[in-house]
Amino acid sequence: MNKENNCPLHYTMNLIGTKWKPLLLFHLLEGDLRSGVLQKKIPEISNKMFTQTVRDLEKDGLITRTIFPVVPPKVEYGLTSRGQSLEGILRSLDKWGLEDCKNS
Amino acid sequence: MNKENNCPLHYTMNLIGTKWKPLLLFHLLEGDLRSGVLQKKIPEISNKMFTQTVRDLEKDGLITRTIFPVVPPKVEYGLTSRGQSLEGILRSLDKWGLEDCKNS
DNA sequence: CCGCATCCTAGACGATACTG
DNA sequence: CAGTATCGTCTAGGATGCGG
Repeated sequence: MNKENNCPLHYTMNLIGTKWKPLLLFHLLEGDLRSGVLQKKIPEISNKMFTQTVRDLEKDGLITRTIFPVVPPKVEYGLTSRGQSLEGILRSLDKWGLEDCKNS
Repeated sequence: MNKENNCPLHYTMNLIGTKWKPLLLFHLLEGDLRSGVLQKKIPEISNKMFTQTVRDLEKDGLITRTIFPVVPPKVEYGLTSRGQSLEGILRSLDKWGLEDCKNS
């Protein structure tokens, strides 16, 4: 478990509970994506936050980052099995948001 | 839907994606709780954040706040139906954290 | 018992400009 | 095309103490 907290729920939130992480992961559920393509799926994200978030996710072992040594540069992102295991949560979050809108 | 964003997932995260909100909601799944009791379920939370978070949740219609006009003061919190509808998500987050710990 | 007010810090987030 | 660097803002969050 983690250091400061012994609650599984909190532990999960510490991993994916930021503004952009769930969104990035969600889009990768459909399959691996080039950096530019992934970023364009979320037009509102700044370049900085994209890179930073993606690096965090890689560090935590939720996504992979593959660099192709070609010109122009090519980088692809994909889910690890650990990242893939979040699918249920991500789809629940998406679905709930959808449902909730209809009722408000 | 919300203003700045047209993504359901993001919409949900905006509602419950803070440090303490999911935790508070999770504990209320078991039933209504007095303020002090609820707060003691999360020893690490500061008094300020407890009040602030609970007010946010009330404002968003996820929990109810009932004041009993007695001395000493008594306040109870409980889930609204909208809050209750988050149960699936909350339990998923908890369950995932539990599973993930075992594998790491 | 419950909550409010205040002061404070860390870091999340954004805009812009620049490199291989 | 992909990522870095820098600078700036804003808010989440914490510590402490007061008041009904």
